[in-house]
Amino acid sequence: MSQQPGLIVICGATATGKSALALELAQQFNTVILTADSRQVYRGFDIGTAKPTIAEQQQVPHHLLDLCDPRETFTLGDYQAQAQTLIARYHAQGKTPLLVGGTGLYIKSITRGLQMPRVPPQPQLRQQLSDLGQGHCYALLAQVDPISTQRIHANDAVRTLRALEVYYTTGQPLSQQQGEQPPTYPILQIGLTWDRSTLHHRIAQRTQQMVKIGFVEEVVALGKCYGWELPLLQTLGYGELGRYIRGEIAFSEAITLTVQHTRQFAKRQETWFRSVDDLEWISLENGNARHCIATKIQDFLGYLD
RNA sequence: GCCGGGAUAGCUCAGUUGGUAGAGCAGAGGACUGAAAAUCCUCGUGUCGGCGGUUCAAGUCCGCCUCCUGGCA
Repeated sequence: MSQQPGLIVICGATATGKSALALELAQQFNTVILTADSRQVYRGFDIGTAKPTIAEQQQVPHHLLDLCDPRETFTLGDYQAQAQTLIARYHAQGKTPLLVGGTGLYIKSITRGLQMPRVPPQPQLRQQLSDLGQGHCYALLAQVDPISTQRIHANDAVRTLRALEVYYTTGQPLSQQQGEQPPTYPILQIGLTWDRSTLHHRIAQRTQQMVKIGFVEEVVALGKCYGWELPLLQTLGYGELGRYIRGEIAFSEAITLTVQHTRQFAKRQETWFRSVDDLEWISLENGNARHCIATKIQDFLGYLD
């Protein structure tokens, strides 16, 4: 199709309609979809993560779905490695893949070529550090990696623990092992958006739809299979429905909470994507948005020739 | 009908011996490098139900009224 392949990113908040649009675009431009979703990588988490169906996956090749057992932890580093491998493979075929999803960090790890120390999470070390208390941990970090301390808020336990974990396993400060090595291929990044009120409506609708096609049954099965202590079962929607299934809250409350938490999540995603440079926003409130996007891609691919 | 308990931020409620109000949640904005659908930060003037009274000063005490809510009948 083009001499120099690139990457087309389709991102935006949850429930904007990224997947459906990407499916059409992939068919129109004869390419493939690489998803960028931190929950769709887990097997068995299908309906609640709005994972593309088998039928949809048969229409267009999808990658980076169902990579991991729910009892294991799939990390940013895992994602980056696999995604980069796939991109290279398709580039070798002359294809420009679609990178589609709502996990901003995962997308950034590709588009900016984030470099990070190769230190996998170590639960026992984290537990030990965590037992010291956040105040103590932050003070420790200030001693060994003051630059990270400037970037991490004193109350942010997750990042404090990570920075300490990296320091104690490598002997080097995390801040000295981070960097960016952006890819040399061209990237077109498109952000999809709706007015806030429309998005809220779509979230409510989609939540109802998920229940209709078996979300509750999916959560029941996962709870039975893995036990309710599984951290992943705290995921948006899964956690709320789990509480309903165990009789802790009413069904209507589980739905209300799920919708509310999904809205909050969507807001965080929008905040993230708003700060991305070179991202072209397309409002789907606009009737010919689809045509507009197709034209942008056309131009981008033409530019690649 | 009688005896209690309430009425304070969009919601749930705190308000110490009277000195013109504050938390959580919701909402808005922001941050974000191997847990990211996670984690964290910032932002709170509201006839303190109404009308009178006591007082230098009342959400806080007194009286009446309105509306909820328990119990007894």
